[in-house]
Amino acid sequence: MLAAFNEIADRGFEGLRTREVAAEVGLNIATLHYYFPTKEALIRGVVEHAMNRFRTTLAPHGSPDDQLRNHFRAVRKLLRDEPQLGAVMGELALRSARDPAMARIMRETNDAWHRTLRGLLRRAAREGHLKPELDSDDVASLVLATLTSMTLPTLAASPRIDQGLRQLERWLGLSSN
Amino acid sequence: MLAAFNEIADRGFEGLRTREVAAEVGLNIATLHYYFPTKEALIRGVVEHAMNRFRTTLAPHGSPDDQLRNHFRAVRKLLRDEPQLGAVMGELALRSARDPAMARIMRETNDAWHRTLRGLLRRAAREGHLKPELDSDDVASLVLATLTSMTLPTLAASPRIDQGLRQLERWLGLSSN
Amino acid sequence: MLAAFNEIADRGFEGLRTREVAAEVGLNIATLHYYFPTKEALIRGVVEHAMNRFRTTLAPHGSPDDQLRNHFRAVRKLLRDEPQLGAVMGELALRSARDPAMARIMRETNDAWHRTLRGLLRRAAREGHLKPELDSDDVASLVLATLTSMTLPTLAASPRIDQGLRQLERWLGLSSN
Amino acid sequence: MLAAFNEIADRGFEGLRTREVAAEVGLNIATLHYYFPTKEALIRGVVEHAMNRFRTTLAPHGSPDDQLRNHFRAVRKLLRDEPQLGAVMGELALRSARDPAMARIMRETNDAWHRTLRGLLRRAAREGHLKPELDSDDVASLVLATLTSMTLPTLAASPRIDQGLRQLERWLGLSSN
DNA sequence: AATGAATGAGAGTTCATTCAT
DNA sequence: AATGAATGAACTCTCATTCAT
Repeated sequence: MLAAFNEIADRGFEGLRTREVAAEVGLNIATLHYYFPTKEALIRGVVEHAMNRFRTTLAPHGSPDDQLRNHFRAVRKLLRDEPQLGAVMGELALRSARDPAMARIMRETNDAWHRTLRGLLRRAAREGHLKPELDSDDVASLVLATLTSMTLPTLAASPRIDQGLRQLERWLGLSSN
Repeated sequence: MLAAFNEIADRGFEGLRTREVAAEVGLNIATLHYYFPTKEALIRGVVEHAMNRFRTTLAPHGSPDDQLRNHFRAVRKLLRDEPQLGAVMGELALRSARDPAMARIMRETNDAWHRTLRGLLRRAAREGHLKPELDSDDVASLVLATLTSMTLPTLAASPRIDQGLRQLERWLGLSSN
Repeated sequence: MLAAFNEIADRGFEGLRTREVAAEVGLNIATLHYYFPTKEALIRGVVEHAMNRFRTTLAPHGSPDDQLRNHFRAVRKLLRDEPQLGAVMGELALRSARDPAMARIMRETNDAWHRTLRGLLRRAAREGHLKPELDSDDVASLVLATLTSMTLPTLAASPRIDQGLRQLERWLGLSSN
Repeated sequence: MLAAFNEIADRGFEGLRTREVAAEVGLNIATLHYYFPTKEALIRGVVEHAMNRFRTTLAPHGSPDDQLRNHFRAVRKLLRDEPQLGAVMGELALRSARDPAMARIMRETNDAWHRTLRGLLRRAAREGHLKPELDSDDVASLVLATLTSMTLPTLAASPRIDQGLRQLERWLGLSSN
């Protein structure tokens, strides 16, 4: 399943070949089918893994004050250290346009993420670490959009992504640190 | 070529079948090959079309003052009216991770877009329509990221994209209209 | 037709493409079909040409005495100057195994050739230029086989073909000159 | 592989169809591809088989005296009993004109054959079974050419080939038997 | 739990031929 | 006499899946 994950990251859904996956882990294709009856089942496994990886790593933790800042950093770090995860998330996002099940998963993940961000923004505002006039709902959306865009290889590779994030932090009043 | 474009939008590169494309326009596959010798050639045609469509529609024009606002609106409108273009751009973005030629095209397009945005921001600031303390380079990057994220169906479909854009306009001081 | 001839010589029947032939003479394929309704018709044209070329060039002429020697030289020269003719003859010979029409043509050509050789041998023997104890029929067959083998690229390219011919001339008592 | 061999013999390289080969042995084309990944691989298999068949059958063995005579007979017998082998060898010979790998194989085979013939001729001469004044190198070449020409269906089918061989034996002084 | 072998369905591509002009 | 466009049929090759062991 990890092999399939890497394969999707490297070649996209377009280039995912069960034989390749099996070979990568030294298994016979028939044996792979023993564990994942169909290609779709294998993909489901990959999706689960990717989502898990994404959620657990990005769940904000640590001291309540600079959770927001930390969260930003965590996203950057994750996509930098594991660019494959970004690639796979991008593939899944595109897939969700034509796969209702996938769409549901993505929507739920995004909703949860949005709620988390909004909560953080609200608490930060309440504790005076953030400009109070901001509508936390709208800002959360903007932040979400910005972070999501990092998924795309076109932007992820360019240094501009850092500029964008910096500006975002500046506007939020987080850049002091 | 338009048929191929739609096919990619609907099924992704993964699901692009020359036979399907040919059938859609009532042509024999051999005839399709008469015009596009290989599948790759057909894809190149689609890329050219998509890029053209993207660039021409988004090239800001009109009165100098609210070009920026108009540009935002144009992007929103384009992706709303032609969701396929968004889907295809997403596919191309993902492809650029494994196709150097594609990467070059995307990079150039993004660079041009970034320059355009930065120029607009600068002029707007000079004419007093924008907060002057902003670094136009960074802001342009943030705007680019936000607009790019709209490409992804996950976000494009949700109403949150509007919230994000609105917040962006507010920060820029453009929300008066 | 000459283009087709060269094409067969270069790529064999296996690699003969009407489009290629048409392109070589700057014609549209449809135009080629105007003159040669089918590929088979084109091939028939090539066969006719090749056979003609073979027969006319090899028809012994000159002084009656050393016609035989001259004939040997002519074959060598022909295959050296126009290796394509050898290649095409080889292709035709192979084709004759599965194409009765082709087989007939080859048989007739060979028969005529054999008669010619036998006639030459007889006259040479009568005039004392050849060992008289030889059976002209058998010798003609051997000569024919040797000369035919030169058609094959495997042998045609090697210098051994000359050794073989030389030995043949020696046995015939022709090597004095 | 044997099926492919026969197919080439019957229809030439020109008419070799993987589907046909698969059907002939009751296999799915995919299964054929399981064993021979490409058509070229299948052809290589056929070449190997043909060459092996040729070499092993023609390797002279038995008592040292009439090996030469036996060798002649073996060639005749082989081509008479297995005309397919002749056809395939002819195809290979033609192919060698445009396929360097094939050319190498043919050259090596011919060289080995020539060496064998020359060795036999020398020993035969030494033992007094052959006219001593003959240049074994040249004679070997002539013999090789004659035997090779038998490959071609045009000659193989005609009774003249026997005349040629007989004459050759006579000249060599082998016709006693 | 594992595998070599087999397969149906389909992919992109090629090619001689034909059609309309 | 010539051509661009079109096509049916066929080709090699691929791939997820299944079968027998």
